[in-house]
Amino acid sequence: MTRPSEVTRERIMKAAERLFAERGYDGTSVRAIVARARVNQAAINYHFEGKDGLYREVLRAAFQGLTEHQLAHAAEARAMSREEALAAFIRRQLRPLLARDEASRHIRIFNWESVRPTPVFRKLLSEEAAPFMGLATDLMRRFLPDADHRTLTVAAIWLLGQCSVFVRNREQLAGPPVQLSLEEAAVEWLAQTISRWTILGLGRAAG
Amino acid sequence: MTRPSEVTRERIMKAAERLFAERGYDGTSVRAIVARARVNQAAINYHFEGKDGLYREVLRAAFQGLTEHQLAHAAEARAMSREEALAAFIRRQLRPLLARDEASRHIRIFNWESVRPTPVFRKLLSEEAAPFMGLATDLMRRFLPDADHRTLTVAAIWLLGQCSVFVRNREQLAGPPVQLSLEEAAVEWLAQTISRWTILGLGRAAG
DNA sequence: TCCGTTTTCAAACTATTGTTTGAATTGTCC
DNA sequence: GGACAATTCAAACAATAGTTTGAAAACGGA
Repeated sequence: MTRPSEVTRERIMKAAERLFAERGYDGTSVRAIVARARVNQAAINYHFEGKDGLYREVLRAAFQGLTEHQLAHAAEARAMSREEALAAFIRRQLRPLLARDEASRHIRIFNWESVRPTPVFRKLLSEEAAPFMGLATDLMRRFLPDADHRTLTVAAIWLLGQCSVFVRNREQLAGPPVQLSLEEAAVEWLAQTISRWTILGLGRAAG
Repeated sequence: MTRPSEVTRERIMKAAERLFAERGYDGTSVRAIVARARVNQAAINYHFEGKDGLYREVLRAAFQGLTEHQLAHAAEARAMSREEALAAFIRRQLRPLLARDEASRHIRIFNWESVRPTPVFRKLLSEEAAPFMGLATDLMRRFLPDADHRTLTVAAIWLLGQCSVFVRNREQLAGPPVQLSLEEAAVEWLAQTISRWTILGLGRAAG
């Protein structure tokens, strides 16, 4: 593995991640990618054996980055009260509302996949979703200590849904008729509101 | 307007609705539509002035059907207790988990749009979303009588998010590792669980 | 039945897609 | 520096996309 080839490979990955996040797999052409990465057409086939291969790599990187991003906070979450930990989790999930950083793009890529999962994604999910879901269910267990496995799983999905609806529909919610503000203070208020409702909701639920 | 032309027009609409719901706008070719509708290639351009025009019609019909589907229950909802009304609303939102009927397809079409809204959809949404969102906010007002407009709007979106995450990810949730059952009893249990958590969550929230 | 309109049809057209090609260039190691 | 592999490049390829075309068929009112 030589150095210069790694450069173009990285440029392709970077450009592809942004475009896949913005327009999805079908909406992104290899010509758009190579134009953005400023590399040659054939580079994608040379380095990734085609668009599919490139997408698989982007997906893997996104999944890895996202789980690491959450696992990094798993330790400190255990030191918090369950309410603080939940609020922190929700705040992290709402992050794409504010930032257009890497983690936000990763979440957006998975949003695309949630509508019509590609085979690549399905495989990846069944293999690597466990640790991420485990974080959410662990969190739920602190509120529902007596709940069975099914209830905990549903609670974890329920929690994710409360956040993802805002992330997913960001563009629409920002415009009329909702006009949801996406400034830092407003998002913080949103995170706290969702946290409060969620905590209350789980408060006395027997499961 | 003669009769036979209406027939092919309706066949195209029906086939297009199913395919758009299943594969989205980009994933559906006009050739696939005409094959399913068993009409000629040029029929779409003749009757709808192109794929865009057809999609706009499908979208309008879907939106209209969906709001009517909810508005039809608005009257009886007012006769229920707020808890019953909420449970009924949630049960209705979870309907696509069980049925593959028309309403389910309409919801799926909007799921596609929520990732990358087409201009057609944006326009339609800003014009006709008000009554549907009004239903949800009215429901929330019964739990949060003192809340301001912003809080009510957020609460309505929050409510929708709790349901849509299950509908949207139906396929994935049905498989491993979650293995969520999609039988009638299981979905009913799911609806009741979500209802309970939501009611508790809003229970003492000051807004 | 006849005429004018509406509707259907097979075929071709243009644009864009992902991929392949083979030569030219660059880099690496002896 | 020279030989070999790795990489880049412009161009072309095959497949598919949405749309257009012009003739044929079906229809409806006289």
